[in-house]
Amino acid sequence: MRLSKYFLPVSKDVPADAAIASHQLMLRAGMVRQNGAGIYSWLPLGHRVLRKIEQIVREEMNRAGAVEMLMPTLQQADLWRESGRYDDYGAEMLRITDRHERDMLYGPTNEELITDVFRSFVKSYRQLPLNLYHIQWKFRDEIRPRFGVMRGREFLMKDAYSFDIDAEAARRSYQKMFCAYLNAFDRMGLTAIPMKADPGPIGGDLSHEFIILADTGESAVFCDKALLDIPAPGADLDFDSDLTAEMEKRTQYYAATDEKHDEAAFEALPKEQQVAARGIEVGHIFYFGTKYSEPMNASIQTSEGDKALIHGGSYGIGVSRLVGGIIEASHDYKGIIWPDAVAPFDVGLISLRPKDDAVATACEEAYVALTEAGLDVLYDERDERPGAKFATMELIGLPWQMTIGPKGVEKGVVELKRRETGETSELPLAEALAMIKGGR
RNA sequence: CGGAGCGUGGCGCAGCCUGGUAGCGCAUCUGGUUUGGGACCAGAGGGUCGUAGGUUCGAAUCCUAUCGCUCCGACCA
Repeated sequence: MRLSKYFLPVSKDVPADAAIASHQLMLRAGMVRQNGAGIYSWLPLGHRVLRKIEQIVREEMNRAGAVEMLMPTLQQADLWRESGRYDDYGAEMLRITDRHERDMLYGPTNEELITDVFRSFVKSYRQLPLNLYHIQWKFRDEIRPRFGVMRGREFLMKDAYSFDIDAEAARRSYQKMFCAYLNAFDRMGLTAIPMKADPGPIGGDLSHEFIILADTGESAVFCDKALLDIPAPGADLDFDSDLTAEMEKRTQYYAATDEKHDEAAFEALPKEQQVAARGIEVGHIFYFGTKYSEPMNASIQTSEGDKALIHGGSYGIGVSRLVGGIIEASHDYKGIIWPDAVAPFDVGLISLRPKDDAVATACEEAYVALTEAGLDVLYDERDERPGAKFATMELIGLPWQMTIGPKGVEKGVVELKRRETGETSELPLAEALAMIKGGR
């Protein structure tokens, strides 16, 4: 992509309304435009990141055996009356009346809808286990939206729903999601710590929030330092195997948000193992048993021919929140530092002298070579001052920056800089390309 | 919803107290000089001062209402 043909409205000024780094940087880097309290337009650069994160989530869900579909944003109130939540949900649910005076709502979540789909088609235990998910916009009429996209009213969420014959089978479904989440966050360059969460009316130990540490996180969190160093299960995890051990690798250590915090248990840890920090919730999974299948009569036939209510779980990842969350976890005074996997472009290519024919030729050559190597390149060929170009590239935080100027052309080299470390080297184009490919 | 604050060119702000018909920086446009870290000179365009009433000869400024946004608290991916 040539910057002169792209839409990247960056700004030097820090917007007055943005209180935290990620929000400021997203506005300055031209990623989003606020259209109302907690409502945002995703500009091209922000949209790219959103899609990258979405794709990682999708791939990891699929790997764990979940099946993608898409449910509507608007729902009929009647389904919610069946589950009893139409009255329970409260003011956070945006209620709408259509032209025929029918009660509608903008979906804050989809348990009712998916349960309705499930009960219409699934009749036998043979069709289980089943995990259906979608990645769709949600609306929750937050009392106080804040922190940019991290607490917006409209947000993109991946929500998955598992259906099982009994509690034991549901536990296995839960474990799959637990591991899939670790892999997904790991691919985004995040260390997400599963923390015990309020299990709701069912009880038990099957509810976890996935928390990333960041100074501006909304809640105080406490955990054992060991949790920061456990590697993710990885792509070769067999999701059909028993995942209990994989889960217990983490759950054996202390980890809790402030609501669930047990000061005594935490203090029992060696001092150097205690981590007290702030965290951002980027995912939440829970098992809720027959909470929806009972009122909505979602049952299947067992192998004995009996009718049994299905046991459900739901699993959410805040896709749009992650954009802000990743920036909170990875930025410096110059701007964003994207982890490779979610960066909007892989390389920023800077021409120091667009009007110099030799430089222009070398840049075009590099642009073609990088693009043909399968890299997303943002090519700044505008006739601007170098300082401004560098500042823009550092602000938007691409993993690699390739700079080509008269001196380099003379020597037959390009300058390659890693955003994360600031490490710079001068080397021939082919070697630079190899370094980028190797570093991903 | 309780508390605090803010709405003035695209962005950041001053002016308001003490009414007299709008200004600064950045950005934008034109011309020129520049170009290895956010340039300089000269010129130009752009604002019904959130909206609606009211007071006044006269309102960005005073009064009332209303809408919007931000921050602190109770709730949440």
